[in-house]
Amino acid sequence: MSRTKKEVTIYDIAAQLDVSVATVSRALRDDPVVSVKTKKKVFDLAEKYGYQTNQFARNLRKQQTNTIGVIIPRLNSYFMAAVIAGIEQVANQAGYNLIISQSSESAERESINVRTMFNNRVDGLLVSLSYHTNNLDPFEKFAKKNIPVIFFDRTPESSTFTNIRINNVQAGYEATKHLLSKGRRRIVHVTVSSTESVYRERFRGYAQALAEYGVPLDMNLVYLGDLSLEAGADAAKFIHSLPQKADGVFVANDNCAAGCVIGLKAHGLRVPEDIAVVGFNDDPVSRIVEPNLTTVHYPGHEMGELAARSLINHLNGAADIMLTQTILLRSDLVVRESTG
Amino acid sequence: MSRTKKEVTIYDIAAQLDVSVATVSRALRDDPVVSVKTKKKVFDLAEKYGYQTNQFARNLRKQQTNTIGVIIPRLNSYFMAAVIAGIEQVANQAGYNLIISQSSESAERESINVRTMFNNRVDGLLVSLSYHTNNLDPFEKFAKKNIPVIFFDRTPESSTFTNIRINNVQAGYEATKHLLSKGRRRIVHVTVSSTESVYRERFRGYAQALAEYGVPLDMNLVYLGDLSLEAGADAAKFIHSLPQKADGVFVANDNCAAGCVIGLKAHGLRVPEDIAVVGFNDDPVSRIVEPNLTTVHYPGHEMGELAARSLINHLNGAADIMLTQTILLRSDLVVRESTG
DNA sequence: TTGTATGCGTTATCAT
DNA sequence: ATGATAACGCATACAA
Repeated sequence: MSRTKKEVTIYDIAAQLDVSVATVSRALRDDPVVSVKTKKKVFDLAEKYGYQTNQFARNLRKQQTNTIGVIIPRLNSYFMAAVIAGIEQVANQAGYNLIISQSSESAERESINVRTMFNNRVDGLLVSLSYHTNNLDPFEKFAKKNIPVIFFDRTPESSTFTNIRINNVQAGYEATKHLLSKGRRRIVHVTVSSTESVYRERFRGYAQALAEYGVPLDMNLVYLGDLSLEAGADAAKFIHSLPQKADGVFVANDNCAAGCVIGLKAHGLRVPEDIAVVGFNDDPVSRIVEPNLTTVHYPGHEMGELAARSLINHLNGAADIMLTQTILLRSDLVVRESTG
Repeated sequence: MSRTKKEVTIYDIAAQLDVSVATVSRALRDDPVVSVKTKKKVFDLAEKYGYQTNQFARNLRKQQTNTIGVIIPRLNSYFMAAVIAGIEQVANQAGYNLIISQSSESAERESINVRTMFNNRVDGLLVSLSYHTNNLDPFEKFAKKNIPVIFFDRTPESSTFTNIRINNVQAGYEATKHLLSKGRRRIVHVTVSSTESVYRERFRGYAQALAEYGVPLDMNLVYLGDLSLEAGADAAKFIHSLPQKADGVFVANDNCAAGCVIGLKAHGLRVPEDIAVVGFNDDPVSRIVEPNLTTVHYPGHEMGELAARSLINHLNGAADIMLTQTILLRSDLVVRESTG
C-alpha cells in the first residue's frame, strides 16, 4: 500500500552535479539558455538515475493539469469506441491524460459531468452531446475561463464553440436520394426525438431529397424511438402496420437499422425486394445482418484524432482553435445488399 | 488560452474567517478534531466562494495521484466497452481519474504502456492482457514499489497478482457439452493462437467435454486465427473443406462466430441443421446474426465495477486485495437458435 | 549562462 | 481545538 521508495528529483541531480536546481530544471526542458555541456551532463545523470518529472509539482506550479476531459453519451457503439481510440492515441502521445465520462444520454448527468470536469480543472474538454441536451449553459463556465471546449459528432445547433462533425444534412440527403434513385417513393425515416442537431440534420437531408424528387414529406412516415436494436424492431412493426405499404427506410443508425431489418423479415417482408433499408455509421453489424446494410460511412478514429489534435495544438499555442467554427469531415454512402 | 481567474484557496477562507489554514484544511476534510461550529463556518464560506480543492497540491503533498491506469488490448468489442464503462463509473464516483491505453494485442506496445503508466505514477493498474503477452516482467516494477496491479478477463496463467475473471475452463466445457448433448460429435474449435490463458482454458474445457463423451480430441479440428469477423469467414472455409464433415463449432468469441455463421451459410451449410454453432461473450451481434447465436454470457460491466472497486478499496486501505488471488465471476450459457 | 529565492495549495508535525 | 510552519517538486522573476 505504501509508496515509500524515494523518487529522484531535480535536487538530487543538482547536488550530484554541483549546479543549481534552476539549471537542472531548465536543462531538462531543453531550455536554449543552458549550455550544451551542462545539458548533456544533466541528461546523462537523469537517465542514469531514471529521473521522472513529477507532474503534480509541475501542474501545481504551472496551474494546468495536462488533462483532457472527454464527455460522451455512451461507450456502447463501435463508432464511439473508434473515436475514443483516436483521442486516446493522440493524447497519450502528446503526454496528456484523459478523463472520460458518460452522460448516458441524459442532459442532467451531462451537466454533472461537465461540472466535475471543471472541478478537476481539465485543460480542455471534448464533448459529444446527449440526445436531450437543450442548452449549453453548463459549458459557459469553461468559456468564461477561456478553457477550450470542442464538440465532436453530436455538436450543438449553434454556439460559439468549435465543432468537428460531418455534414449530416448532406449525408441524410444522399442516403435518401439513393433510395429514391432505386425507385422507392414511400420512404420511412427512423430516428430519435432529439433536441440535438445531428438527427435533425439527417432528417433535413431526408426531407430535401424527397422534395427534390417531388415526393411530399409525410410526417406519418417518420418513426421516433431511441435508435436501439429494440427500437428497430418496433419500427419494423410500425412499418408493417402502415395502411399504405412503405418501400424504403432510412434509419439514423446501423444498430437500429439491423434490428429493423430483422423485424421486417420476421413480418414476412423481403429486404430489399419489398422494402430497401439504409443505415448510418458503417458499424460492423452492417456487415453481419442479412442482407448487409447500405449505410453512411464516416471516420470515427480520424474524428477522434482530429479533435484531440486540435485541442492540444490550441493548448500548446500552436493554433487558435477558437478561430475555427466548424471542421467538416467527409462521409460516404456505402452501397450493399439491403438496397438491392 | 490563459487560465487567469484566481482560484479561491484555503488561505482565502482562513483569512476571511480569521482562523488558520490548518483549521480550514482540517475542517474541509471533516476532521473530528475540529469543533462543529468552526466546521460549519468553514463549510458555509467554502460553499459561498465555490471553493474547490486543488488536486495537484494535494497530490504533491500526499505523494499519490488519484489516478488509475487501465490497459486493454482494444476498445473494439461490446464486452470491453462494457467493462470500461463499469470501471469509469466506480472510479469517477470515488474521485479517481482514469488513464486508458490500448496495447492493440501487441506485447511490445503493452510493455510500453505499462512503463508510461509507471512514469505517470498511477496509484494502481487494471490490466487485460494482449494475446501475445508471454511474460510479466514489465509489471515487476509495480510489484517492487507495492503499487497494486489487478488483471481482469485476460489474466495471466500464473502470477502473484490478483485476477478477476470467469472460469473459462468451465465455460468452454459447458459450451462444448451443449453441442455434444445435441448429438454433435465432430466439433470444430475456432480460437486464437495465444500465449495468454483465457483461450487456452476455453480449449481445455472443450477437450474435457469431448473426453467426457468419449470423443477423441482431434487437433485437425482446431482452427487458429485472430478471432476477427474475417477469421470467422476463413474458419467457415476451413470447415467447408474438411474431408469429414463437422457438425458443430465452438468459437471463442461472438464476433468471429458471427463471421463464421455467415461464411457457413455462404458455403451452403445450414445452421444449425448441418452444423451447430456456439459463440462466446453474448455480444449484441449474437442477436443479429441469423440464426441467433448460442453463446456464453458473462457480466462485463460488473467485472469492470468489481475491478475498480477492489483496487480503490485497496488503495483506501479498506481491504487488502493482495491477499486475494483470484475472484471468479459466474458465466452462463445462453441457448439460442444456432444450436437448434 | 547560471544561481537565488519564492510561490503554487495542501497536508502533517509539532506546539500551544 | 487551534495555530505556525515546514515540506512536497518544480518553474520562474530577478539578480549576478
